[in-house]
Amino acid sequence: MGRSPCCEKAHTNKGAWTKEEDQRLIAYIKAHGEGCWRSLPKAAGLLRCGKSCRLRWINYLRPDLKRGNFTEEEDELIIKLHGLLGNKWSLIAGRLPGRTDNEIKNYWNTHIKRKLLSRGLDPQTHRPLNGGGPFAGPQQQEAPGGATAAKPASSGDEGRSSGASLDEDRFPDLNLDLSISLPCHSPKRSPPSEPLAAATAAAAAEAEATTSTSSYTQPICLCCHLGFPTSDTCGCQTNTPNSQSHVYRYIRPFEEGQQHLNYSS
DNA sequence: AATTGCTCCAACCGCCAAGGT
DNA sequence: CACCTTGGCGGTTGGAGCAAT
Repeated sequence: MGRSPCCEKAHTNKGAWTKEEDQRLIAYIKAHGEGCWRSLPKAAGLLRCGKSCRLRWINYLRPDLKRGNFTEEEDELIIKLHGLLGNKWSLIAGRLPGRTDNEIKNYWNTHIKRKLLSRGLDPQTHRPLNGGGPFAGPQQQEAPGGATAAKPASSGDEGRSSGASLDEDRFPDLNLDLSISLPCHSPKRSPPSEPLAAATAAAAAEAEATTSTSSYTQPICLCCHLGFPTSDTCGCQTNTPNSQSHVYRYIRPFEEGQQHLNYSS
C-alpha cells in the first residue's frame, strides 16, 4: 500500500498564489492560528493543498519575516552555520531571525556558494578547492569547518558532535562548547562582542539537541545573541518569557501587518 | 526594439520522522 | 507493535524579471 496523497490533488490550485488566496489564508490563521494544515484549506475556503498553505504561510506570509537583502553579518553567520550544520537549512534558519529555511537555501545556492568559490573554498566542505592543507584557507572566519572528513554536508548530523572539538581547535573564535545547557543562561559564554561565536555555539548545541532526547528548552533571543539587542528585530522584549512554542523563533506581533507581498494576480 | 541567456526565488515534490490509534 | 496520518525538511524546478547582445 502506498502513501496516501497529502491532499486531493484533482481539485487544487497550483502555482503562484493570488492576493485573494493570501488574504484568505492570513485571515484564517489570524482567526484560528496555525493548526491542522490538512484541513485548513477546506476550512479557509482555499483550493490548495495543505502543504502548499503551510509553505506559503511559513515562507511568505508570516508576519515575523524579515524582508530585504542579507547583511554581511548574516552572510558570515550562514557560512559558519553551514560549516557546522551542513544543509540543515531549518536549523540555520532558526539562527537567523526573520529568515526562512527556503530563503536561506535559495540565498546559499545563488550567492554564498559563489562567494565561497570566489574565495577558493568548496561550498560543501568549506575546504580549499585546490586541495591544500587540512585547514580551510587563510581566513579562519571564512572556513568554519566541521567537515573534516570529506563527506557530503547533507549526510546528516552524525559526527557533528565529535567534530566539534576539531572545530574548536581549528577555529578558536568559535565557541563550540557542546554541553547541553541553556545558551541563554550562559551570558558569559556569549558576550555581545562575539555574536557569531555565540550563535554558532548555540547552533551546535541545538544540533546536538536535535539528535538527543533532550526535551527541555527555553526561549532565547537571537537578536541578543547576534549582538543586536536594541535592533527593531529584537523580540526578547516583546516575547512572553514563558513562550516555548518555538524556542529560537523570532516573533513580531501579528498586528504589525504584512509587508512586501507580491502577487501574480 | 527584439531576442537570447542568465539569475533568482516561489513553489512543488518526495521522503522521513513523530505521534496517534 | 504495526500501521496510518500529519507535519516538516531538503532537493529540485518553472517561470518571471533582468541584462547582454
